[in-house]
Amino acid sequence: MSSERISDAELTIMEILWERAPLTATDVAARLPDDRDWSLPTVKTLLSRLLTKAAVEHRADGRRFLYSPLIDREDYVSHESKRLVDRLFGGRFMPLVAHLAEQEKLSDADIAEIEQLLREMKS
Amino acid sequence: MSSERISDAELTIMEILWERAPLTATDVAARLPDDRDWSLPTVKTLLSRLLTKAAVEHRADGRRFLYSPLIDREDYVSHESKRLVDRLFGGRFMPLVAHLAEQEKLSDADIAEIEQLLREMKS
DNA sequence: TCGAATCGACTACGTCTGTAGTCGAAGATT
DNA sequence: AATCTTCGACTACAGACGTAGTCGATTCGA
Repeated sequence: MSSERISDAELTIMEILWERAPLTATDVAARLPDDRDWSLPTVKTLLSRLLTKAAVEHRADGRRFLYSPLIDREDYVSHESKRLVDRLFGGRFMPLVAHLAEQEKLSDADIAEIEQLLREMKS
Repeated sequence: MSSERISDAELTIMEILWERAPLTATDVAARLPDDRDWSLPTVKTLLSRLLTKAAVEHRADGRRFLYSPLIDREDYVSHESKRLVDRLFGGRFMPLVAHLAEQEKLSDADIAEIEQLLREMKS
């Protein structure tokens, strides 16, 4: 349920842990994407903030910690998607699709895929 | 182009100005949604921050200012949608739509509406 | 065994955000 | 003219965020 917001920088850490866990702080630092070249202290700060937010947990392994995500990526993605839809589209799904349609961000293949999805949902 | 981020509280102000502009600070305060019952100073602070972010402009009207949005709601919505999609869906829109479709309980009417929209897009 | 590397804890600090107060100037009221 | 009201400008301040440094303890390598 932990509804503390996860910041951009913290999300970078979560993505690493979602891809592979458990990891030590040093491991996490080693897996940072190229455009996020943070110092080890920075990574540790972010991990400890995620700990207090109950987004990750750690388990002692000798004298260091192994970190694992506590929240599910799916849940987080749902939450953030819903937040966007609420903030910008009055909570309705349709206007988002309409918006994407107007922006022509959907290829014909995308459209076909959505149609397929909708067909499945109807039954 | 002004790519300064607009915060949640600032967005509340923008929504009011998008609905109707130009407005004075007092007018804006009067139109706050019920769940955002801010003092007038708060509204003025937010307006002045939006000014420095070049998200709104003001024009003197006697001794007060009339505020108007400088950025388009459509542009903002696109920008934020893209941001979410980049952050969470690897830049692809389709997974977002699919995800929301799965989460939402779409009524048959909703589905029909979307299908209609998609049909129009294809041609 | 003794120094070097490493670990987590704690501290730091500038910026942004949410929220609001104070104040001097200008206009309105009596 | 004296006072009340209203306006924008400036100031405040706590919490979140991005980013990093210091330090005492531990362990590893020589």
